Amino acid sequence: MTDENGPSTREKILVAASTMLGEDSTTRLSVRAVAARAGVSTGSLRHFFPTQRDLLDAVMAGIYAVGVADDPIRDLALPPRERLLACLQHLLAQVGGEDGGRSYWRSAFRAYVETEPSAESAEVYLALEREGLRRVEGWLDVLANERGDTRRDAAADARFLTAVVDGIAIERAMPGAAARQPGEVAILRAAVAAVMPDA
Amino acid sequence: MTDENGPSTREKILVAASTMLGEDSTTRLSVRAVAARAGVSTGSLRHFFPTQRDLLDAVMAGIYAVGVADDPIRDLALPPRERLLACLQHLLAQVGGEDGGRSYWRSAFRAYVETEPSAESAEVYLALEREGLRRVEGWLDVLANERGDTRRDAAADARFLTAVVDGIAIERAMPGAAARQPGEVAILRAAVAAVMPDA
DNA sequence: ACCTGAACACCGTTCAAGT
DNA sequence: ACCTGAACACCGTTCAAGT
Repeated sequence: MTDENGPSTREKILVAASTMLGEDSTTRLSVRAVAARAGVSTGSLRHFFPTQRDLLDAVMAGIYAVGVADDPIRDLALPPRERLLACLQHLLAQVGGEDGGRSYWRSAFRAYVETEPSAESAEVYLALEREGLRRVEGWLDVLANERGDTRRDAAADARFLTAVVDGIAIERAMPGAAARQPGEVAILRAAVAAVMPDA
Repeated sequence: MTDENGPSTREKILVAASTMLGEDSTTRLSVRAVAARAGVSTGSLRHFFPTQRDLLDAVMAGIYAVGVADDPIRDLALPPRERLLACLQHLLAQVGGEDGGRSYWRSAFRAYVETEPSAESAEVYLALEREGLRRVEGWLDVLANERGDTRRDAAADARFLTAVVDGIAIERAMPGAAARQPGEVAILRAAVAAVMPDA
């Protein structure tokens, strides 16, 4: 419909905010700074995002939407346990990346913990959680099908593995992460072994 | 020396800040609010705590110092696994208490993740981490000594269990915690079983 | 050394006013 | 409906001035 028009004001604001976060994940994204970067007035920003939380929620949703790469579950010529380990490391890399996941947790914390999250904001998190559990269950199913094995509770195992990954991820954001890093693999191996007791 | 004097200005400020946090863990502890509550000027507050982070660090250190209750590792007539489980739940209750640990993580996040922590602030965290690992190792040693058992790597097991507890704790602070709560015990049992494979 | 309070440059939100 | 910019009540920090 409105095809030859440039980006809408709403889009300009979101692009500006995301760009600023990309340039410096430490920025506080103030109304005036974002509005100036987007080339709109503060009032206009407030028209589309009535509160600062609404703006951050929208930015968060955009960030989470990208970057779910494909699984290393099938294409590896590794023993089953090693493949699950690789997948978990892959998952961990997304949530606790280069800067030790500090930028990830900064965003997540602001959106969900600092103040009571809005209903839709909570919905975003829960959707992401379901998606993550579904992926882990998928890995467990693949491995269970390869060996026609005794049926384990894949949902429970997925919750367990997710808790371990979350634990390592939040520890990465805390002081002394570098010193803990060498021990991470051992933790993941223990978790994998707990879920795959045989071979 | 200064025995009959009332609390020092520094102490008045810390008491005021802690009290305010106790009354409402959601408060932002602004300079003016704390200073007014303590009955001192903002300038005076700044004299003892040159930056807001310095104030929060001092308050945090005070909060963490309290409330490490005694272990349920010995006094229970329960099987070993159940006792370790009880201890982990005990640990979890400290870090993810009534409000799902939101107030705990709020404080921890502000102190360690939101901005680069100061050297002494990081030291506080690392000391607390060592203390926690030492406790978990202590539990494992107690249980290992009861049965004269094959020597496991207690340090590695403690790191593993701590990661699981941290994972559950941070998930408690996220949306949908109530729905996840019934599954927590299963996760802890899986972790306990991984560390105590026999009986 | 300890303490005061004004001043500065910010912040999020509200709102009358324009188109 | 969309947009503006001033105004309000905050915020953390700085600093000349007092004792």
